[in-house]
Amino acid sequence: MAKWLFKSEPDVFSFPMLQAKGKAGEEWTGIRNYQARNNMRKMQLGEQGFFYYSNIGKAVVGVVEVFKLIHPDSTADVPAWECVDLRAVAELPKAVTLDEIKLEAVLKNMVLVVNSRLSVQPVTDKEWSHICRMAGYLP
DNA sequence: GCCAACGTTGGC
DNA sequence: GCCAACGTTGGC
Repeated sequence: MAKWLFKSEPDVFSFPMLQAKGKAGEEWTGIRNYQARNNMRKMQLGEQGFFYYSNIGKAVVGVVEVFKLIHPDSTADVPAWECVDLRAVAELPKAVTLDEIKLEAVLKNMVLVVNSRLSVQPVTDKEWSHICRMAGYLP
């Protein structure tokens, strides 16, 4: 199964806000970038991703899971925009900051580092397990 | 708050 | 189809 990373500004939508939604989860609305949308189109049920705080925080803070496949974004004014639904799986025992990620040779090619503007991005298995280890997260 | 990087728009 | 102008994102 593929792994992903979702960015959010914590003052707009934080990880605790997603946790508060519980099993009902939340639509990942507002994505207005084709690359990001195309990544969401590839997602399968049950696939997991990191929840990343951009701008404020700049750290991976949680793990989420896709539980509804791509569908029209209810907040979009044109049909081109679609989204998946996510629910919280777990908060990371320790947040992993962008600074820490940049110090790791294994992670130097992460999309997060190389293309900082893409808001929904793939994460390799290697990157995933490395960050989980840094976070003290052992599923 | 600034600005680099990237994406989109629209005139030609 | 090119590219200049503009808008947005996000790290610093």
